Amino acid sequence: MEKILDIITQKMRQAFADAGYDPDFGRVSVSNRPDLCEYQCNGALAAAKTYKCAPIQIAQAVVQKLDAADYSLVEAVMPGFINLKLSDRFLTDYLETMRTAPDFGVAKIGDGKTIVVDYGGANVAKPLHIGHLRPAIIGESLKRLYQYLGYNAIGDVHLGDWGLQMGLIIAELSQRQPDLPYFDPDFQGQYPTEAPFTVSDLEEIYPTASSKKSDPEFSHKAHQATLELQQGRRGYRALWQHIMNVSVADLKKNYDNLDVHFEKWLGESDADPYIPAMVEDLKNRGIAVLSEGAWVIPVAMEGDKKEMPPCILVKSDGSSIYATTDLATLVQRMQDWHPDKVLYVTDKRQNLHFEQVFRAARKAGIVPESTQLEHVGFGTMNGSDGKPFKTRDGGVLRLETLISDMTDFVRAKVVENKIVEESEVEATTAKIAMAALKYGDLSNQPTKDYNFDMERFAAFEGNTGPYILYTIVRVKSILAKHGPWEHLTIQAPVNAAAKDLMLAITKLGPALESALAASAPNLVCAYIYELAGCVNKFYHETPVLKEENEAVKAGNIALLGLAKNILETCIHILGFSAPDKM
RNA sequence: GCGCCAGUAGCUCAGCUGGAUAGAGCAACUGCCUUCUAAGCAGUAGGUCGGGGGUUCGAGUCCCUCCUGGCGUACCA
Repeated sequence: MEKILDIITQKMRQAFADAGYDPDFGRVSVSNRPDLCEYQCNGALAAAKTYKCAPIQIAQAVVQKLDAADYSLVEAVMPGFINLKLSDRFLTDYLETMRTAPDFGVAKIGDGKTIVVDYGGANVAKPLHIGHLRPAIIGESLKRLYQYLGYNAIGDVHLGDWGLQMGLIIAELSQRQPDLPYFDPDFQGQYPTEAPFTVSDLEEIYPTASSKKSDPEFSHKAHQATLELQQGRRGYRALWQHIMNVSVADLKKNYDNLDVHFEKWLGESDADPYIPAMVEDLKNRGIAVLSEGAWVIPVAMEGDKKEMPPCILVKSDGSSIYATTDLATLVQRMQDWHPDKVLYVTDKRQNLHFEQVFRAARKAGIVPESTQLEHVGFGTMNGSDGKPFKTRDGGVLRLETLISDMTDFVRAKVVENKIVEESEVEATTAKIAMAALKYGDLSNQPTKDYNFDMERFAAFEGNTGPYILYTIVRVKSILAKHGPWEHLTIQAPVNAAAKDLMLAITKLGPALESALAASAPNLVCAYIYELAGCVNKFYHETPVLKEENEAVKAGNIALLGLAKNILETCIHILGFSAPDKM
């Protein structure tokens, strides 16, 4: 359905035109002075310059042309603002339409479009750590947002399963257990079906290997192993498969715990088959050129303000690099899914990399102009000291640890509160902890660095996930006491708090659309925080169940029901859910 | 060096294409639970919007410049 702002703007434009002014001045915005009005138009101020007369005269002339039936207030005030308040009738009708329409009448702007969301950033053989929190939850919520707005959204975890990290592990294993058949180039038999390591082994092996990168001999060995793996050395492939099996099962479990789910579990290795033909083609067409021993795609363009290094396609040692797999992955995605957009959710430090890859993809014709490429570069999550997050002993904090710390913290409060049965403590705790963690992250602008502060996130006051959940729970409680309510219709607002709540509800569509346009889930958070505030105020000021006038009571119940449904829809987009009690 | 991002209340942050009195939360202080969950609501106090110029009727927002911090700057991802 049409957004309120669009409806009033259309009428305002007409009024400007009827008064003899350019309709483009008739842009209406949500008021920044809620004490004075609900919507405002500042067009008369801008028009004054063009028409060389006092803005108030223009405003007054325009106000004359507006249909007073739509508003409870229409006025021109000095120096030339046009202030509007919606009539109860208009608002009530609008809300009733929202209530009865599928998905609250939010426009499905993505109908018929496909988007690939590349997020997660998990690496095989490495446990998820605190640095994987943001890509997982930002990516998941963006994907859900796109889905809600009608897109066919494909989330792809794009595992790091093909780079130097694999070579490092193979090199480390070959030193630890050189007698394994995987390292015997002459071995012809069947490799064991059991992996020679467990997840926990891998979690120790990789960091050890990684720390030895500065040792030239080891480093060379790792690079060599990477190359041979990519070239198909049989033993290394078999070993690689073991690493994959052990690791992916563990990753899935961990992402499930976060309520993060990928449609596709493809990885860099899946792009590998596309590499030879792609590279050959780019060389033949002269897109890729030889430079300093490597095949590169020059991507510098006229007018670049900064130095733009070429996109490296084949390293001088003959192996591929992340740009290669990213390009090959685009080949695969275009071929298999024909997306209208590909969205990458990674650390913002990879900005330049994606700029290079995007340019190379365009230049090579891998991705047509009709397919958008976007990189959402998010900021770093730092410790409360503002420095990159470390454990007390200087190590990397595992995601599991973070989640269990948060869970313990929340459980204590749930137990103390004694509202839920003992049997429900764990389930309720899990929901609240997830809300605290995800809302705490998502309410920040993705691009900014922020400080992770357990105390603040898990605090149950203020702008937090638990506050949102609590709001929903209070409403659920009323609705449960009332009985069936889904059939009840919206009535005119009974007080100022009710009207504010109604106005907040109408802003759902605009909020979701701007969140999508800016790739900013924090806008969804900001919206529900405002909405929850309105619900709580209304709740506080309006005795709903005690209301004696049945029609009024039904209207209030319907209003609360609608608000609750919208809140639940929004937190689902953010990736968490509300308990029945807390 | 060059480039990108940031600097707003004691702390953590909003502030949408320039518009009326710069907003929240936390922390501090004050009210409101015999009334649908007080994890709530209402209120008080707290700001030379990093500094300095400029454009404009009007600048936290646009332009210039300087300061501070973070990050990036071809064979790691």
